[in-house]
Amino acid sequence: MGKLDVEGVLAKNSWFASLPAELSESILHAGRIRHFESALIYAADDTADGLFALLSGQIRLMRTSATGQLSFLAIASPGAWFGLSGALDGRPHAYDAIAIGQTAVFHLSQEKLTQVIGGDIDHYAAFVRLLCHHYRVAVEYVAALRTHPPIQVLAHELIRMAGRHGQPIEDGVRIDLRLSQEDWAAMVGVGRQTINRLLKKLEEKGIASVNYASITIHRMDALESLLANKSVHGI
Amino acid sequence: MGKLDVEGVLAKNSWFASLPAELSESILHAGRIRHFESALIYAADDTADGLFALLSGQIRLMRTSATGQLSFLAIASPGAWFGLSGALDGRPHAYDAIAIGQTAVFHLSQEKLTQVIGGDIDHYAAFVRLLCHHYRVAVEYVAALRTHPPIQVLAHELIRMAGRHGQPIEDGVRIDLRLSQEDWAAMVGVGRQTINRLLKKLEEKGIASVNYASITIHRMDALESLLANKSVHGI
DNA sequence: TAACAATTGTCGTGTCCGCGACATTCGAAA
DNA sequence: TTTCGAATGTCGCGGACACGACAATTGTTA
Repeated sequence: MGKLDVEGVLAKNSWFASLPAELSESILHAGRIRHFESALIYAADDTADGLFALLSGQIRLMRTSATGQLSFLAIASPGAWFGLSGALDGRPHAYDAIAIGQTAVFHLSQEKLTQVIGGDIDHYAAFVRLLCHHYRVAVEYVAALRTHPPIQVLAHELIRMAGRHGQPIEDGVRIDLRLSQEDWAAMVGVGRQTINRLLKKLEEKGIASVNYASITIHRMDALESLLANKSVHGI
Repeated sequence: MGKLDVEGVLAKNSWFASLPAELSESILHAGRIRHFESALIYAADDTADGLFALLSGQIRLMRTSATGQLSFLAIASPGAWFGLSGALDGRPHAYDAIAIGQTAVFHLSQEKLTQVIGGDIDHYAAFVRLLCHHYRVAVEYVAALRTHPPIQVLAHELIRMAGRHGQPIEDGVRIDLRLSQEDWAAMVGVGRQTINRLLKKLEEKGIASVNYASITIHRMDALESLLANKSVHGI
């Protein structure tokens, strides 16, 4: 395993990249790298100890409902921060964080976070800006899930995924996470077979092609026009 | 219209009630009361100017999608704060806030908010705690919407509503906002006729009774057991 | 009180989704 | 390479929902 370019990975996150150098450097020095392999990083009920950023690998952010149903909130991609709300108010996390396969995360413990902020309200505000961003994303999701049919939610997820960890190749953008169709189903909130059918539809239209846990999007514009489509249901 | 007991209304909010007296009083002095009548208080795209709390009346927090579809995020009840994320990071709001009928709101402008915080990181942290709470609620919604069938989402909303502005009466808790079934439909994310049918089901089971824009819940426990029901679909 | 507008109740049709079942294909490990 | 478990492709059935339509009811306003 090659050495991790921590700073390089974190800089892919626009929030981190926008921090004043002084702050981002003190964060870099205060945090430490931890490795997980297919393990629970924290549970939704745990009291938070600091916040995390994903360096490499994959992390599922999900909730387990009382009835045992799982619901994905997001798949974290390298550079993404998580565990923020708990770190800022000292209450339990809002979701579980589960490492898939071998992952490396950057961990800023509660103690170090306090040190980094150092009583400086501007430093603190920087973290609050990130929380505000997460909040807006969550609100956006609520609205989208309530009003959009599954195909549009799927299109939305594909666009997000392509933007975050898609590799541009000759005939489109490739999303090669190790996500099974069951995973996609949990993300969109439908059954597995439905995802299968929706992906087939996208293939038939030449918008995307699916190849075992990797999806290549050929026509991003078509996906976006799917979102803007006035027809509430259908296709 | 009787004089508003601003402090009394705000104290109904557990966050506000938990503030140190010094802070809550300075908030009370810094904010001013504004009245709206069936008007837009702010749009999702507006840059925020401070934050708000509802004193009396009703406010819909909603998003308008690109295709013109409306999606409720919540119905604010007296004592509830909104517009927080914009106030904390100076970016556009996450949603529209629309007054329904005659409403009175408590407005803490950006300038006054800054004064109230006064560079004190503990004061600032108090507002962040509220944002964290809102974030958790939003995350909860995302998870619920993805995995729960409409009847459970409806039950969830009814429970929330009953807790926030239900009036206990002899045979249950009465929710008497001026919400049409179309409104409930937007909240749950289904069509109007479906809400009608679901409410009928609840009536048949003696769990609730519906009477033109007012809903009385007779058996709150039955609603809650609906949420815990393992059967993913059905009744 | 009368007239009107808005809300609610109830059809019916078509479509989509959940879910069980099973064959097929892929990928990892021996 | 062989073998086996996991993931995927595909049916079919039943149920739930969207949507249009229209009657019945309630609130509101003149």
